[in-house]
Amino acid sequence: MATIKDVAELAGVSIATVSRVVKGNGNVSPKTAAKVTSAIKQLNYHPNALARQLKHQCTNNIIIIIPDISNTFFHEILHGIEETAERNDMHILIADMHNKTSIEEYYLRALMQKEVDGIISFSANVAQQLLKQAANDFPLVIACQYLDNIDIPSITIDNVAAAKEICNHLIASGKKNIAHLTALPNFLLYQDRLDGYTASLRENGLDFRAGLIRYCSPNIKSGYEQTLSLLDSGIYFDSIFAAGDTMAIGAIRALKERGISIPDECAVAGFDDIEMSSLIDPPLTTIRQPKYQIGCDAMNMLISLIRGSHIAKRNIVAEHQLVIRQSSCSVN
Amino acid sequence: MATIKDVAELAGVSIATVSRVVKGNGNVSPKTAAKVTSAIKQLNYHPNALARQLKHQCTNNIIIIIPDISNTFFHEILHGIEETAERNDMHILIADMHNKTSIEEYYLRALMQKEVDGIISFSANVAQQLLKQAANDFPLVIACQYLDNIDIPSITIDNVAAAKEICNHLIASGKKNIAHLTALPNFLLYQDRLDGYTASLRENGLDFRAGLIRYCSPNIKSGYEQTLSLLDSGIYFDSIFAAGDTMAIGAIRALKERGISIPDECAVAGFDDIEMSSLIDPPLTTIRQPKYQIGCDAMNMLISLIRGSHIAKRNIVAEHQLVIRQSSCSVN
DNA sequence: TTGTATGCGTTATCAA
DNA sequence: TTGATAACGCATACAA
Repeated sequence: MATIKDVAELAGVSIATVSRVVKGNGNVSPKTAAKVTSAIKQLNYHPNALARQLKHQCTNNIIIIIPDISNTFFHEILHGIEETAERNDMHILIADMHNKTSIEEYYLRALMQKEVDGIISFSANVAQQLLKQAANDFPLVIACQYLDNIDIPSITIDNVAAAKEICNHLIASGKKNIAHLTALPNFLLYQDRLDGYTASLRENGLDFRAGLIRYCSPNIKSGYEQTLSLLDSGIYFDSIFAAGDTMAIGAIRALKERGISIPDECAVAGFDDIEMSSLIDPPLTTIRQPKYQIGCDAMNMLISLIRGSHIAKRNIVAEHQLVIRQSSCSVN
Repeated sequence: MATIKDVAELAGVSIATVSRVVKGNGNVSPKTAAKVTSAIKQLNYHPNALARQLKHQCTNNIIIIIPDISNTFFHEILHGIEETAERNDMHILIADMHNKTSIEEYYLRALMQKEVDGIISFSANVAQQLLKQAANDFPLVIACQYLDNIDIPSITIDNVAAAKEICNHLIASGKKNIAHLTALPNFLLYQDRLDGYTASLRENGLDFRAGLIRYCSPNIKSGYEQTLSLLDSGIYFDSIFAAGDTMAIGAIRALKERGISIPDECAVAGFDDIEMSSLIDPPLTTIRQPKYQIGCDAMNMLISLIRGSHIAKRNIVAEHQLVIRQSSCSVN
């Protein structure tokens, strides 16, 4: 690999001059510029990005940590992030955890080692100590996820309120036995949705029954399996609130397979409003998150942190919306 | 930000010693090691990755360029890549082009500037000159995509043969008027699938009719729209071969909406076997690519390139498989 | 307009 | 076991 020194030698100039030509804006006479350019071509020279970044103390790269890239929930958010990044000359790289926390930890460390300028994480499943430490000294935004009692810049919807709202809707439709599919309780967001569920039951004078709660992995397959297991358990339920659309879609599949009519015998509600939810049969009632906007806001927040500008709100709460479709209402 | 120098100063040792304790394996007396460790804690020191990488001339990071991350076709491939990378202590970062070639170009440049150790690209939609130049001097693998007359390490299935096979299947099922949904012809892979389609017609003594070819973007929406437009055109067809499952799923939606029975009035076949294809109604006949294996092979190839080891085959052709489901056969 | 020289934060070689 | 010092490849302040 040719370096700036080789180019300088071949062109018969100093490395400073080469540097100026490469940058473009420098004051260089056309004649020497030509010599240098020719040498660059001849040697097939490419400036070393690491050296340049070390000098500049910034990379213009930012990393997005995604729990699972195959969850379509993140795709629209990514678009918001990408477009905002592009407007600010930052480059987005996605780190797919496929649900391994070791990966989150690795990139948090990369951030602290200045390998990238900032991180937006959609996970928060790593030692809180590490997260706090990273957020304290480096540009880090937690999105659609958060932690209690730690002041880290974040953006999320109000999961408790949203879950309560969708359960209230099921109850208003005449359902009194709502099963709940949720995921790993170490994510606070699932805890919140569970809290919204219990709050709704309580406010409507219904009893909480532990037998109606099932823990899944947040994907179609697991939602399907847990619903079957619920059906086999013999516990009666007339509706399912899944804490994620993927789980809800799995539930619908299981119900259809068993010949249970939706929503009459069993209504289904999800959470997130992923693309597939409006396409399946029956279309899924769910909570819509303003995904694109969340992406934009998260990225703008991160850019402010990187630039050291003042941040108006360190913890943004985005607006959600109840989307009612046929999986919960036959007349719609 | 504290540097190694600050730590050395505070601990009262040289930077060499600090470097040794940070690395861990060095020969350092327990006493000084303790002093250094304490200084590191006190200053909250993190070694600078860029400096280290500049020194080592490698980053252990590799970038995967994906045309569109919301295309589920790539997710299983990514798993293969990720797991192979992990076994080799490499770290995967995904660059989502969302179909903008400028992004592909940017990261190809990053590769040439040694910002990353290697790239696997699922696109090849940038100036061929640039691609050739990058592949010539740097570790680069093109996957599920390729270019004519350029010797770049690659892995792909035989798209012509696969397309021919699936069209033969439609014809064998009694269909004689196959419409074809394809995408941007600047991707050679769509050209290949079109070639397979025409070859199949020819070999079965059927005429090629330009009116039956429709160009889409490779997604559900566009497949849906082009199918509607085809239906409105009045041209008769009894089956659709889409060059991608997403387009095929859009086609199914359009047909169902118009009350056309699948497969009797119109059969549908896709390409890729994405997850959704087995879940929709009716399940989609398609070509399965060995996605996970492609990911593993691509990554192994890249690692060989990075390590400078010999590569047995520079152009791997992976095995495909025809998957027949109800969208093309009512009795199945 | 051009060149010299220093520093960015490491690692590693060589002496001590 | 430790320290001084030379790279790694580039950018830039300053001098010429």
